[in-house]
Amino acid sequence: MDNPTIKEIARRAGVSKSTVSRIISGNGYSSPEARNKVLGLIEELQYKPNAVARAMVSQRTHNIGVLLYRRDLPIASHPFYGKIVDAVLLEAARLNYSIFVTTDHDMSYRSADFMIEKRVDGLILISRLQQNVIDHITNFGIPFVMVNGSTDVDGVIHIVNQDEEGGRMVAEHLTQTGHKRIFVIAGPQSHRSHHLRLRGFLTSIRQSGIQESNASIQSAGTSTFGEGYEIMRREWNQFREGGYTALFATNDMLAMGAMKFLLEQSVRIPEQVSVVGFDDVDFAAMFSPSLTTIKVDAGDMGTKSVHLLDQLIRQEQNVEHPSQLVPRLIVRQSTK
Amino acid sequence: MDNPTIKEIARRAGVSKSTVSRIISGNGYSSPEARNKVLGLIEELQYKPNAVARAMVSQRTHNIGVLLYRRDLPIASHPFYGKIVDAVLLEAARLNYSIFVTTDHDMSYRSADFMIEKRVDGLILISRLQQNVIDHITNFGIPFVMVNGSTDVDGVIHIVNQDEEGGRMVAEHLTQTGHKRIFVIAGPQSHRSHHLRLRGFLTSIRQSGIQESNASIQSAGTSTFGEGYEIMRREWNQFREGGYTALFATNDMLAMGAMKFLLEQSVRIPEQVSVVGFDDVDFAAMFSPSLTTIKVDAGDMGTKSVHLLDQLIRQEQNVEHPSQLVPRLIVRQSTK
DNA sequence: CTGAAAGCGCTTACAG
DNA sequence: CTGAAAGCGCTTACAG
Repeated sequence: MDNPTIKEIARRAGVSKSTVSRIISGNGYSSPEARNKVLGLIEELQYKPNAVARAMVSQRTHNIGVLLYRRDLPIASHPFYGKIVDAVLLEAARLNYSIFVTTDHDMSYRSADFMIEKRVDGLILISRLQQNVIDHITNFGIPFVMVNGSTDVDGVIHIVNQDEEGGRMVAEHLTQTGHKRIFVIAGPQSHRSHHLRLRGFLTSIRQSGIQESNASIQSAGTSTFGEGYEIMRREWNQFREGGYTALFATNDMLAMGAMKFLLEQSVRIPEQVSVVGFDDVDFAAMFSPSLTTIKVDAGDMGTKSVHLLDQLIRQEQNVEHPSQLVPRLIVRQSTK
Repeated sequence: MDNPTIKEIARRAGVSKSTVSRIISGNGYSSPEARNKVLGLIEELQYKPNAVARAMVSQRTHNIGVLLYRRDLPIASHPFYGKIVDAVLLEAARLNYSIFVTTDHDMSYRSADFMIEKRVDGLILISRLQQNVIDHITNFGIPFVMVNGSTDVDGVIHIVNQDEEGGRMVAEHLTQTGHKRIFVIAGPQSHRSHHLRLRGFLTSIRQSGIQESNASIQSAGTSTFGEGYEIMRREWNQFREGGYTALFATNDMLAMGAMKFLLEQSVRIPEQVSVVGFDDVDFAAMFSPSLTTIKVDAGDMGTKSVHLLDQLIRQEQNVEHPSQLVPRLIVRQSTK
């Protein structure tokens, strides 16, 4: 019933625990006879080494904690962050780490402390989180990388997208296709990415010689589908009477929410209104009409974060901060 | 830099490790003076108990492994399974467990063994998996529950939805709204849920006196959006010429894929064709038109699985197998 | 090539 | 109320 231990194997093989340990790890010498007997026993008794005991002596758990700060569900299944998590899971398995996924809506120390107590080898922090949590973690000297968040602290390994550049690409796409009056739904400006996307967009619009007054900017309190829908519903009269021919939302979910309301008003997309989002969540390609957007490579973010964290854990020298990920315009059915 | 240990606390407080341990755990007696000094030191030195060492002696890690068998991405971010994972994460935190999320496309022993070596207290197995993996896990006497999979093994705690009943509800909804010729996209029949949904649907259709020949059944090789789209594209002529007024797919993603193709052919939904899916993934309510579907309470599945597993882990007597979850018809814009 | 010993950081009887 | 000792399951020098 209970898993056999190294001690049981040793007893049955008539050797010492040390010998069994050496044979299992492949470190140090062992005679062929001892090896055969031990290996046979391991097979027969289905011996599984106890990773807890190993962690105890090696001071390494080979576990990584993923901390995802979100106020509400979905979390792991979030259309954007979920893709990061998936990539983290895959890359971690490849590098022989196990992943603790933890969520927290308090942005408190609680879950960070929990991971510290579990003695994870390192931490991946996803989404925005407060400075004091970063300080707290730094304080314990545990390696971590930050993904798609924002921080001013020097030396923090920090994987982000070139959001400002992406905003510029949206503006160019829309102005080049002849749009002059553009309606904008801007996600929470306290978020680094929403802020930069809007800024890049506006800068570029201005450079194209379009008056600021030709862009109506609506502030979204959250960055959800429901919020996009609501804003469009609320601003429907202004939108219709303003002669807007294009809509840009700083993420896909806001864009699709707004789009759904427009479709319900029988607005034809893209014939009457062009719509552009940001992120390229899976859903963007599925929506009808499919959504033109800026692709942020969430998978790459996840993969890189594990890779970098692994280097930090192994204390490699000169781990290079990755340059920011390059966004890409994906033109689909929602613009023309 | 390094985390202080109980030994360090003891040394500074001038007491023994035993005393410190007692004070921390609250088990056993301790003098107020000792308590004050120790607690002060813990605060001052930011002592965090080492969960690895604790697990070593208590033989309990307070970790749970979630095994998700999926051939392809998305995994954690899967529209349906992701919701289960989210609920698991939440409920686990509430019961003070940490969650290892693991994925595997091999359906091999590999990841199961990995979790066994990590000495998780229990396992949550999501989606279909092979009998031999179940046997393997059972063999180690580690508690587990299965979610939305299928097994014939007695005594396996097994959380599923009343899929056959759901299939019936779809048939009733469509026949009651006057549909006679129904096009069906049936997901992989090796999957318990797809199989039962189709069976329930067909049984009910027959009872309504509709000839089997009035239902065209297309087998889908996978259960994805892309597959739904492709099938509809391939069968477009048959669909159009067959005079079908309704479409039922055994899950939402297939339904929405098919729906997207129909919309691209300017088919008006629901005026010309009614569409029904199954699952109620978040996306179903967002699609335009929003999708009528059968709600499978993924959140409830996740919550229940943790709750049950916790009872197994704590070796509670007469843990009751939950009855199957009750599905619910949600009528949206895609049917009339 | 092998075994005895010490130790990783805790907890838990046990004796005082 | 407190401390010494043993032990959880391993690994790692060290001596032989």
